Amino acid sequence: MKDNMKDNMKDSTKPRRPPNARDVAGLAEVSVSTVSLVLNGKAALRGIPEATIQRVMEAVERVGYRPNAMAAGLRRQTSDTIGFISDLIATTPHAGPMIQGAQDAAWEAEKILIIVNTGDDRSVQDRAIEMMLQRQVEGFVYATMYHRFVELPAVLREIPSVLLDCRSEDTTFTSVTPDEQSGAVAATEHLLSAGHRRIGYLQTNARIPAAMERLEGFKMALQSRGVDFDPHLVATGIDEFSGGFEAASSLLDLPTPPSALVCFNDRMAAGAFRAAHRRGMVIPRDLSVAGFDNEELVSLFTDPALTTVQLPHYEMGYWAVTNLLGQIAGTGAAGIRHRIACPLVARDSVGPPKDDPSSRDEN
Amino acid sequence: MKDNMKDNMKDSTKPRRPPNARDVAGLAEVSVSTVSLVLNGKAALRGIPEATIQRVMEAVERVGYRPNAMAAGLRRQTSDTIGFISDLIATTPHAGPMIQGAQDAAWEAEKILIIVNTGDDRSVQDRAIEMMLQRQVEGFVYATMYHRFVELPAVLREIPSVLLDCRSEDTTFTSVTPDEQSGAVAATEHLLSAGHRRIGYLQTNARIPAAMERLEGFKMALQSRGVDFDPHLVATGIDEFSGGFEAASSLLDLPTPPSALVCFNDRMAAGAFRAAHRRGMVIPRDLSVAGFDNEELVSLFTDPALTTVQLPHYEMGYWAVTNLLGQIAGTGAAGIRHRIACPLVARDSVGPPKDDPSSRDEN
DNA sequence: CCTGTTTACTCAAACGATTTACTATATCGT
DNA sequence: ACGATATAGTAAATCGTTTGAGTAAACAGG
Repeated sequence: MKDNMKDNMKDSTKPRRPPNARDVAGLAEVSVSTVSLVLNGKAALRGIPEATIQRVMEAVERVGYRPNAMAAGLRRQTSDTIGFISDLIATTPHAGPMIQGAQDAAWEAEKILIIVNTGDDRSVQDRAIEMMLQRQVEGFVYATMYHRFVELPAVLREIPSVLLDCRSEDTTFTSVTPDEQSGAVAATEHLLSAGHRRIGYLQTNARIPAAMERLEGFKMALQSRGVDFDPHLVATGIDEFSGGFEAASSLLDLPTPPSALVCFNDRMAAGAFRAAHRRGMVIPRDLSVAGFDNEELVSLFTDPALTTVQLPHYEMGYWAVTNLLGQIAGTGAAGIRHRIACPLVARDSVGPPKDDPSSRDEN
Repeated sequence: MKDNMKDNMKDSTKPRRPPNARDVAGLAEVSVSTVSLVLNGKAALRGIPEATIQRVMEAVERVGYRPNAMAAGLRRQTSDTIGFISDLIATTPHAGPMIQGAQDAAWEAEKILIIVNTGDDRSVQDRAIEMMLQRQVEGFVYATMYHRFVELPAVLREIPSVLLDCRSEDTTFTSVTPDEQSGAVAATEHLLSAGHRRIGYLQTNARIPAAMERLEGFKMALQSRGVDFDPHLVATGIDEFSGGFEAASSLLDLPTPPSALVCFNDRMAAGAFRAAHRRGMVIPRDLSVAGFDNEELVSLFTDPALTTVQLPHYEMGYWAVTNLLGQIAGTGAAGIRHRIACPLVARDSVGPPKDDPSSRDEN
């Protein structure tokens, strides 16, 4: 009676603490140790009979028990958490899949991601890293929205880290980036195979690895087919629609204009479309165009749809976390530089050159 | 000597445990209690002199101490973490700013976000929520990439939750959505002010709140200016470029076509551009067009640039977390339905009607 | 009956903080 | 000189798990 009253008092007064392992143990009439053992699948190893396991499971169900991950983590000295630092990915349209890839890889390993977008602000970044370390993240993914070189905060050296879509001078970091060069090779070869020999290149004026490597791929592809690279066919502008428009205009106004263009990115390619249209040219009849990035909207709005090269964002995100988990588990190596292929997405902006001298030779 | 040896052994054998409060206390020659007091700014209240505070801080610096958030959280029974469940936001281009807004609000309150993209998979969602609850999240933001009705898992009722860009039949949940209706009113009034009286509407065939509310706003704006709503001027299609193209085509082929179009979204508006161009019409001379969503790339590629209505993604994300934090702190109310205004972004796709009868009256 | 092994658990010490209650010394008013 | 008050701390309990070491009971073998 007295007990009963006390219980009732307790029930109504308590701020309703969520059930813990002790509650489960009480109900199942075992010790908390046993509960823990059962819940962690170590019951078999310790010779705990099926009947007891059942009792525990029922009790778990009955009280609605949910293990407290902080307590477990504290004891186990793990957090099952990885930190994802990015400059601006969440706000950048086509980089979102990186997060998805990272998340999927983490998910499969029962880890979760804590993501902070620093907006490229150093102090935010440093505080974010500090917060994550306090939360005992097991590793970092350091991601940028486009392939570039970064200066890394020194703390990243303390725990496993991988660079996603960026690189550092410090080669002890693992990094994963698009294989820009082979992507550009693919695009260029696609044009070469269509019969083009006089191919222009629309280059960005940004001094980033992507710029160098794509141009390099362009040159390599030409060379492998025995076509001379002509520097006059490279026009430079900002890597947006307007830059593409201007750069393409300058090439199309040449005495002998190119019959095809490889563009640093889709936006520039879209600018090239406009430049061609303004001159009464029809794509791909009068000009073939290949882009880079495979931005959904660009290919939706270019008419005909733009042939382009896809950046492997999802795959990079996935690879980054997979490698990171390897490092954390001690089974994977750090310091490797991984490149992921950029597949060509062939659509309708590429055709044979209008006056195709090679078609007589090669067809 | 023996001690020394043992210490050395320890030093070289130990897997290098990160420094904890005890280490700091030892160096500063105080108790761990004091260290905690100092680090939590409670030193003043407890009359701990400046000199001791200094000693502790120096020791913290010296050993590179970083408080373990899991241990603190366990003791304090808080995680300073909020869960962010979304269907597909990370992969949807224009919804990214929601995450940024949510993050910024969380950041200001020293909370961190754990984000999971469920890809609209129920089982992933349920597991994600379970994981988050185990990690003691203090509340949930449940977000969708476009404004729609959702069926919520029952567990969300257990702890504070807010719906971001979606709504539930259960009105005990706080929700924040775009004020679609007033956005459509703004766009329509913009056209009316330019002199248009015969305005078409390109509607999506998706049965979502955004569809109803935008159309409703369109009607309201007409009515408030005394213009009769003509159902024949509403054409329906899928909410993509192609749907816009087709729907606009059908309206433009009417015996007396509209002089302006309000479109469910920017993609349909872009389709309308193409339909107009195909008919030799020039925008905005022959047709004015207003969109909805303000997708960056669309406005970049439409020529002239598209006048549209912006969705307040960032603001919604920010508001959602702010309200959630209020609920968590017990100071904020739940169950409120908040709408955020959608500002008009006037660009160049709207002009006066070609043959403007009202310009004689009103100008 | 005694010893050794297996079975089926339990005990209690961690993990690393926070916080309440307590103590020891110094200072002050009377 | 005495009790009261302020000063400057500390000890120990606690949060909810995990886990290595331990143990009681049952059983087998001799």
